[in-house]
Amino acid sequence: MTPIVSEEYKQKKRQEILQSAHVCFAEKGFEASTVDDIVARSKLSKGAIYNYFKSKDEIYLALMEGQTNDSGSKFAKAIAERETSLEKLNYLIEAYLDNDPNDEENIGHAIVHYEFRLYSTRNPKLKDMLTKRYRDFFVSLLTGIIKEGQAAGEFNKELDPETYADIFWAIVNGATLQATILEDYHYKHILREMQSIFLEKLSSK
Amino acid sequence: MTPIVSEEYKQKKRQEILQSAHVCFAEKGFEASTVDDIVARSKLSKGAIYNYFKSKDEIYLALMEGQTNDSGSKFAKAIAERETSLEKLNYLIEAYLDNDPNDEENIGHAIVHYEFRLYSTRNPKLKDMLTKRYRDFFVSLLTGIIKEGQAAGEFNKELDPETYADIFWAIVNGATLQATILEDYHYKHILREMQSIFLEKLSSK
Amino acid sequence: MTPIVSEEYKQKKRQEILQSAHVCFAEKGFEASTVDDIVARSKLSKGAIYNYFKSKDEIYLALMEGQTNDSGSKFAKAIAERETSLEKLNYLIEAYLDNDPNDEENIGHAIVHYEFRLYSTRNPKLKDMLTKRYRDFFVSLLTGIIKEGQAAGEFNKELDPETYADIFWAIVNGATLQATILEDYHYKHILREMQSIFLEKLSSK
Amino acid sequence: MTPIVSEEYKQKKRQEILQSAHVCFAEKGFEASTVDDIVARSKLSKGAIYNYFKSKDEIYLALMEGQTNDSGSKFAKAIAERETSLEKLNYLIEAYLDNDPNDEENIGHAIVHYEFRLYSTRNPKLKDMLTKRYRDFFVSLLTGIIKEGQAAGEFNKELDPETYADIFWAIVNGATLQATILEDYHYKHILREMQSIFLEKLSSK
DNA sequence: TATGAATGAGGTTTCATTCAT
DNA sequence: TATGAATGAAACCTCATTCAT
Repeated sequence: MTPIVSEEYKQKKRQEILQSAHVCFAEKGFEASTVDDIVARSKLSKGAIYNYFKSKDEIYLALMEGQTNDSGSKFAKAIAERETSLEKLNYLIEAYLDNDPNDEENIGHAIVHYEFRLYSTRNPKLKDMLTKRYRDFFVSLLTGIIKEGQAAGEFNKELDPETYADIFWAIVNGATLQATILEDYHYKHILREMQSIFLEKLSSK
Repeated sequence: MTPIVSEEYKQKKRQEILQSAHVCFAEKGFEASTVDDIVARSKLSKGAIYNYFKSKDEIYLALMEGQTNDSGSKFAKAIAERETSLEKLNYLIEAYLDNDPNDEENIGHAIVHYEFRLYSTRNPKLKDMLTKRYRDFFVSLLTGIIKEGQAAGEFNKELDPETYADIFWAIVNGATLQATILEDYHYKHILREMQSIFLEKLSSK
Repeated sequence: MTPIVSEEYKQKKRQEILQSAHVCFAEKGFEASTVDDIVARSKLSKGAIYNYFKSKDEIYLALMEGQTNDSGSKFAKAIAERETSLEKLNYLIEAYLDNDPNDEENIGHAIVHYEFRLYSTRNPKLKDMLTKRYRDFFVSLLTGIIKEGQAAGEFNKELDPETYADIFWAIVNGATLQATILEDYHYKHILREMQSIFLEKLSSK
Repeated sequence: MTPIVSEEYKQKKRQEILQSAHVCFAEKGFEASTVDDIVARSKLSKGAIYNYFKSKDEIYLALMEGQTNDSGSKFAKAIAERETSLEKLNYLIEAYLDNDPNDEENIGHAIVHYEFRLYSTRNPKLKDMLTKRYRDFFVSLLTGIIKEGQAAGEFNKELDPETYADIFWAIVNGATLQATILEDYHYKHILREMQSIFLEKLSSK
C-alpha cells in the first residue's frame, strides 16, 4: 500500500485547513466556529477535513501547537545573531512592536492566541505544557540575555534575571492584550515607553 | 394586585443565578456552559431562570456588567480617602496584589473577565463601550492621581500622565494575565517589583 | 360554605376572559396565543384564569360554544317576526351583509370561527355536534322558510327545500370566506348579486 | 467536485418531506404538528430535514406554494383545449366535483388549504400575494371564459364578468368548505345544483 | 482520497399548569 | 379567590461526526 499522494501534499492540505480554521476562530471564536465555517473558508469538503484531522478539537490543538512553535523558533536564531545583550533585547521588543494588534492582520492572531491560553487553563496537562514551554523557552531566552548582559557589565548585577524575564514578558503581554481588547490603543507608543523604563532599570548603575 | 414577592427577593434571585452562572463560566467557559449546568448549580428550575433573564447571552452580559461596575466603584471611594498620590497608587497596587489569580477564588473571576474582554472584541458596540469605560474611569483615575502627584512635586512633571496611566494598567493586566494562564506564577513578587520600577520612574527627579 | 362571590360576578369574569381570549385567537390563532397573552389582555392574573377554566383548551371550547349559540338565537326570533318567506330570506341575507369581514370588527370573528370549524374536523364528536347543529338549526330554519314560501305560492314547488337550504348556506359561507382571506373583496356587491340569483331561481315560475 | 447526488434525487427528497409534512398538517394542523411527527412519517432523520428546509415554517410555505402552483397549472392547459365557453366552465366544475372532500384522500388537502388561507390572514405580505394570485389567475381565468362566451353569444352580455368570476369561486369554495367541515355533506349534489343555477343565469337571454 | 447527505444527541427556549402565599 | 413565581416536559434547531458512493 504505497501512499497515493506525497507527504508534502498532505502537509500542504493540513496547513490550508489550519489557516482556514485560524481565520474562523479569529472571527467567531473556537466554539462558535462550526466545521462548516471552516469548510466554507477552505477549498476542501467536510469529509476531506476529517481525513486530515480526527476532530474539531484536534484542529484547534494543532493550530495552537503550530502557533506556539512558530513564535519560538522565529526568535532563537535572530537572537543568536545579535552581538550585545542590549541589541538582543531591543530586537525582541522591535519584533513585538511590529506585531501591533491594531493592525487587522495581527489582531486575529492575538485573539486566538489569548483565547487558547485561557482555554488551556481548564486543561491541567495543557496548562502544564504551556507553562513549561514558557519557562523553558521564553524565560530561558531572557535570563540568558540578562545574565550575559550582567556578565558583560551592561546590566545591573543585583537584579534577579528570572524576575526580570517574567517582567519583560508581562510587559509585552500586557501591552498586547490591552491593544487587543481596546479601541485605538497607542500600542507602539506605550510599548516603547515601557521598553525605555525597563532598560533604564536594567542598566541602572 | 400587590406583588407577591418583594423587589429585594427578585434581586436576590437574580444574583443567585448570576453567581451560579459565573461559577459555570469560570469552570467551562461561556459557550461550553449549558443552561442545564447553570440550572444544576443554582437551586432553580430552567423555567425560573428564564423568568429572570431572557437568554443565556443576557445572563452573560448582566454578569459582565456587574463585574465591570463592581471593579470600578470598589476603587473610587477608597482612592478619595488616601492623602498623597503615592499612597493612592500604592493602595491600587495593593488591591491588585490581594487579587492573586493563583488563589482558587480569584482565578475564576480572572478567566471569565478576560474571556469576556476577548469576546467583546467581536462586538463593536461592546468593544467601544468597554474602551470608553476604560478611558473614562480607569485611565481617568490614574491621570488624576499622577497629575496630583506632579502638582505636589511628588512625581516627575515631564512624564505624560496619560501614557503612564496606560502603562500602569498594562502592567497590572500583564501580570494578572500571566498569573492566570501560567502555573505557579510568582504574581506577587513580580507585581511588587514592577511597582517599584514604575514608582521609581515616576518619582525620578 | 356559602360562595363568597355571586354567580353573576363569576359569569361576568368568565365573559371577560372569553373576550380577551377571542381577541388573542383572532390576532394570532389558538395555538400561537399563549395564556400569558390572554392574561395580558384581560385584567386578571394567570392564577385567576385557572380558577374559571381548567385549561386553555377549555377556554377555546367555551368560546366556540358561546359563538355557536349566539349566532343561532340571534336569528330565530327575528325570523319569526317577518311575514312572508321572501322577507325572511331577505332579512337573513341582510344580516350577513352587515357582517362584512372587510370591517375590522368582523374579520376577527370570522377567522376564529372558520379556524374552529377546521379544528373541529379533527375531533369526530365535535364535528358531529356541529353538523347536527347545522342541520337542526340552520338547515331547518331555511327549509322551514322555503317550504312556507312554496306553500304560499311564493317559491317554485319543484325545488328540494333541503338542497336549497344547503345552497343558501354554501353561498353565504363562500362569500364570507373569500372576504376573510382576500384583500379588498367586494363582499357586499357579490353577496347581493348571489342573493338575486338565488331568489330569482327560487321564485322561478 | 461533482455533486454526489443528482438534483433530481434532492428534488425527490424534498417532495417526500413535503408529503410527510402534508399528512401531518392534515391530521393535526400546522402548529400542533411537530418536526418529530414529520420525521416519524418520513424515513429521514431530523437533521436531514433541516438540510432541505431551514425551518418548520419554510416547509409549510413550500408546501402551500406547491399546492397553489399545482391547482393553477392543472387547469390552464385543460381549459385551453376546450372549445366553447360552456365546455370550459363545465370542465372546471367537473374538476371540482372530482375533488369531493368527503373522500378521505381529498379532505386532508382541503383542511390544510383552508387553514393556510386563514393563517395567511395574519401575514399581510402573504395575504397580498395570495390575493394577487387569486385575481391574476383564478379570476382572470373566469373573466376570460365569460367574456369569450359573451362575445360568442353564449352568455348574457349585460352581466359583469368580474362579478361572475368572483361568484363562481365563492360558490366552489362555499361548497368545498361546507363539505370539509360537515359530516355527510351532499357535496356533489349541491355543487351540481349550484352549477345549473349559475349557468342558467349566465345563459339567460 | 474526496464528497456532501445523513445522523441524532444535545442545546436553547417556550409555555401550560401548579401552588405557596 | 387572587397572585405571579416556579416547574419541567416538550418544542425547535444545530452541528460534530459518519459513511455510502
